[in-house]
Amino acid sequence: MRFGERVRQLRQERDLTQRQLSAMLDVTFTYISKVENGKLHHGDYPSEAFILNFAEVLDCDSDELLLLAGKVPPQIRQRIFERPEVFQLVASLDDRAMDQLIERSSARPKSRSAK
Amino acid sequence: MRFGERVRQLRQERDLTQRQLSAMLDVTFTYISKVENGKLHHGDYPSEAFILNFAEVLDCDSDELLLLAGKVPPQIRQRIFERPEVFQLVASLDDRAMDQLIERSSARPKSRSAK
DNA sequence: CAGGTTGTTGACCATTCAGTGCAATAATCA
DNA sequence: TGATTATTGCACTGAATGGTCAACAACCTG
Repeated sequence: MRFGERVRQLRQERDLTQRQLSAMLDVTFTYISKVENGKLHHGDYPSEAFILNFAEVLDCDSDELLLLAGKVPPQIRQRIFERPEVFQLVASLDDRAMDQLIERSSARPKSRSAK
Repeated sequence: MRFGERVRQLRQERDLTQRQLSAMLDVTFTYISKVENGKLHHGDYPSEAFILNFAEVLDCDSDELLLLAGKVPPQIRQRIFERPEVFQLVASLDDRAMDQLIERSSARPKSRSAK
């Protein structure tokens, strides 16, 4: 699924026209159209600020949209700079090892509730 | 250690003047000076392209420099988009859990040699 | 202390980015 | 049919990015 398609989907699920949505986001409706159709000549995706605002206004998952737009979600980003070695390690894992990681953790209690 | 400090260190270890280095990197020496002193008025750090080139020319670790410059290293970046769930999970771990992750993997054989 | 080498700084400049504004056209629907 | 909605191209703008340039300062070294 492309970013623009997803945006359109989310908008239509809420029964909004591009014009209505554009008003909520404080951009022009032509811009929305271009976003949905991936026709932003220079760049390919709107800014992170736009996406975060969109997700908030439409109450949907910002990470999903950021990822579709080739942007690293802020929480991940932040943690990378706090513990780079961990992410370098994880990035070096092959898919199989990643699967195991997911596996193990879904069996176990969640972290990050405690400090 | 700040980015600029590290750049200066690496340069001096190689007994290069700012002018010599700037010639190798094809930028002006004044720019090198600003980088080392963290005086790049608007932005704070040079571009990713600059850093990658710097690391190659001076044969040093590009990831270290990218991280110091607040930029996500490309390998990590790429893998995030291939397996976002994994990185979302890892980012949600607390430091203790991250330590364990490192622990476990240093005990075990490395992945990512195989496909 | 002259003069070369090296480093620092403020002002400036070109390009890209993120979106606007508008006009013309197309599709949809009632 | 006509009204609403969406698409697209093109020119434009303001802000941020990624540097350069000219001038000056500080540091050797003879």
